[in-house]
Amino acid sequence: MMVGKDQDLGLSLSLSSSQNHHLLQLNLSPSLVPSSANQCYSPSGIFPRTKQALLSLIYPNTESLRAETRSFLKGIDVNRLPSTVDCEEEAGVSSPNSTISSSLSGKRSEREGNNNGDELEIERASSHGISDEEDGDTSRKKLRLSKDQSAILEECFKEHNTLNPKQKLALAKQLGLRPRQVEVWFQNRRARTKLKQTEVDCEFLKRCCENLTEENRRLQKEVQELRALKLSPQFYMQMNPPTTLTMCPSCERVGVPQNASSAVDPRSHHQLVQSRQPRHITINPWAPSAPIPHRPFDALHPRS
DNA sequence: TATATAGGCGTAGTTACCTCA
DNA sequence: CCTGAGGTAACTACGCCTATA
Repeated sequence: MMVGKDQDLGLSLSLSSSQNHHLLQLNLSPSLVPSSANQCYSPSGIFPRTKQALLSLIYPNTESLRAETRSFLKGIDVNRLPSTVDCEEEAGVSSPNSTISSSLSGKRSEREGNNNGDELEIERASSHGISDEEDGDTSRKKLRLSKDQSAILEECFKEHNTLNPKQKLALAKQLGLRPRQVEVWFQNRRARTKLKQTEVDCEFLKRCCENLTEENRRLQKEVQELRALKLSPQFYMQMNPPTTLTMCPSCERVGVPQNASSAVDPRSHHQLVQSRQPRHITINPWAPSAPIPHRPFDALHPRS
């Protein structure tokens, strides 16, 4: 199945091309709006075994990466968890319920409100990468993901914009983050992607509207010109008499006679159809025209 | 088999913190 | 140094789906 996977704005929005006029795919990132929360999971095992392996994919020039990372990490890397957390991850303590901190929120807090408060404190403290004594107050410190962490997360997001628990754990371990942090990052990333996609779509529709307005204006003008011509006597002088067409009663195809006196003989057209008389149709150029076939988004392609 | 419930995960919206001009 | 704007990690509330009793 071709799911228009949205990667960094992966616009599956096929804008006009001269070849596929009518093919407007305003793909609103279906992958972002899963019909079911559980349908987005992709096959596991997407991540390189080591961060270095993955980073080497992202940054073929590993030396430049290291330099970049070094320069960036000159400051304090608040995201580096205390070793205890790594141990915790190693031991898989968080795996049974990777959403310990998420249990703080929403419905889960109602349902799982019996969480151990101490655990939560530890969770909070470790998530901030600071010691307990520094985190006496309940205010949340804003942590910043390092550049390489973000790069890895981005890379994984390109692969799959949702993670199954296994992938989440693996990635968290790889990055030295808590699964909850990875989860939140993916949530926020999806939200950002969707927001940008919405902006792009909005811009696109705005252009559609402008083009349609322009097309409408042009057609109105054309109508006016034709009306003016109709009123002009000279126009009648130049006009041919109303065209006489003959419609074949069998296939209902309309034939234009070579000259006015000889309409198409339906018998020569369809030997078998002899009982029905051809219908003559007088074309009135000023009669309301047949409905114009709908050309969706034709106005998107302004005539050059 | 139908139903209630719990749990997991998703999104939308918001808050709080950090960075930078 | 102060400040406002923008970016983003984290949180809250709620809906949907699935497994299970």
